[in-house]
Amino acid sequence: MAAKEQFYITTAISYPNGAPHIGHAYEIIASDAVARFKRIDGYDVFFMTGTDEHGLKIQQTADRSGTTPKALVDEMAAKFQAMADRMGASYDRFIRTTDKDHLASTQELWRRMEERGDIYLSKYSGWYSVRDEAYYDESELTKQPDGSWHAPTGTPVEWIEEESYFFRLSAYQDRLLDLYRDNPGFVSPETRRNEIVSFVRRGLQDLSISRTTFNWGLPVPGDPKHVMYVWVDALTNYITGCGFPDENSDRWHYWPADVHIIGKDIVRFHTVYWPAFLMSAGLPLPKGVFGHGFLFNRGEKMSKSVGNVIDPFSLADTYGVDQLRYFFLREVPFGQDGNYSHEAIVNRINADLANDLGNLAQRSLSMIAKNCDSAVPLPGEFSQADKDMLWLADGLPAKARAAMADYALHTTLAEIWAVVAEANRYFASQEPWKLRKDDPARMASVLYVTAEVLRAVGILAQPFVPEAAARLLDLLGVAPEDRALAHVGPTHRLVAGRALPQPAPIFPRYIEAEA
RNA sequence: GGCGGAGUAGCUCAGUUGGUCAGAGCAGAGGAAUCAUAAUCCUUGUGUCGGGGGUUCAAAUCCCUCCUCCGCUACCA
Repeated sequence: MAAKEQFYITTAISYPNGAPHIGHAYEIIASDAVARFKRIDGYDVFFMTGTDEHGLKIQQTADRSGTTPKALVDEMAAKFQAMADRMGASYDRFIRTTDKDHLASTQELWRRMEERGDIYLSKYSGWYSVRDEAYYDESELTKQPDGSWHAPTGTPVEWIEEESYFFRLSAYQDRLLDLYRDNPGFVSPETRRNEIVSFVRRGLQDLSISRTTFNWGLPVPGDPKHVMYVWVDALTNYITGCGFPDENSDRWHYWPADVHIIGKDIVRFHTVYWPAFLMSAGLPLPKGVFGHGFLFNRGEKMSKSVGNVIDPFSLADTYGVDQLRYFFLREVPFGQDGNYSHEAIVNRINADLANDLGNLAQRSLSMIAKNCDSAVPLPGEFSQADKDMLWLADGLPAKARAAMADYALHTTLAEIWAVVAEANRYFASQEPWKLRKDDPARMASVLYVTAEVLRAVGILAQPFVPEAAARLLDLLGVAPEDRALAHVGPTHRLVAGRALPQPAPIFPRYIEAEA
């Protein structure tokens, strides 16, 4: 048997300078859905998420809190991991840039870029605020009455020059443009690709990649008074996870990644810096980078001052994890910005999950339980309506694969639920409750076909609503090893006569609490 | 300013290479049914397809122009 095709997917690693918010939850939920989809499509999947723990801001936050950076990130990373777990994320590794193996990996990447001649020592200059320990762009500054300049934070700035290592990013302009031209799928969605191409066409400056003004970071090989700055450290996590630089690692074969799922705000770093670093180090490039959009609370960006910050844990508690996952993935076209509101979430939960799918399962399975001896009914000759219905369900894997190839998660769900809607129409038009008296054999066929549709829907829904889909497949008596996309269709039909468990609701309606 | 994207029913949006393309879902209205989680099914839209001009036998779909909104325009991530 041939080795399984492999699929490596990552989220961005989160900067744990504050509690995980809905954006983090959204990214990991979407990535998890892709990872789970690939698994049930037979791929050997490696799915990684984690935290990016170095840098000035962490150090500052730790200082302010009277703790150490390490203690701070230990606490915060645990929260991010707990959030990933709460969202049902099936990650294979939760990586932290403070993990031991990440130091070796990052330093080796640095050495290789250095060997290539792409790293040189020079001076980084700019307007610096000693109090903020940060540089500001001239456009951000405001002139004071006394003629001095202040940062946006109100602190005074001075022009200083700092020794820094630079990466010769300017040398990679043409190779990057070739990359975008030859691999149109490297950056998606399309609109992000346009932006990046136009950005790189304008020309690239070399990149400052080390700092001496703080020390919470990974030391530069051979010059430990420098720490590696930001992106060299952070981006390298993707190869650290594959065992780099140990090419004999049992995970090295996963590299290059199939896709990095990231927010649209960091597309540039992943599609300009990262491929340039990898080219410099002589390593294969990831096959794709997908920049998703942001979620807004009733059209407003979430912010502490507006007071609309919503904690993902409490959302999961309120609505249920599957419900939350379904809402995010169905309501928002993946790649675009989207809105959420209590009303919209409740509407989706009740209309799509409870009414359309949950109730269809309940009404058909309870008829089977009452009238078919709690066993898979024995179908007779399929009518044209039966065949049409089954044909639609059997076609779902192909449609889903096509949509998922472009990470069109919302389209995939729309396809699945279109079959659910058709199944409700089929069920209503066949009127099995009447057949129960007039033609029990025909009723058995209708219930069988409906159960078969539910089996297909249950299998397809697993990546999106894993717990509820599992419950549905349990109710249909589908064995855990029979839940792959390949099992949808005529070759693995439900076996008539097999005993089924007592039906139970899979998606309760959301009832508003009394005010 | 430059580059790019978008403006289609109350809401969210589909509409490949121009010719049943004027649509879907939700919301609203009316009706049917009663197996089911008061769920389901059926019927129901006089929309200037942002404005104007042009090309064509034919344009939401191509060209020009104008209006509005949005994204990007480098070292906080």
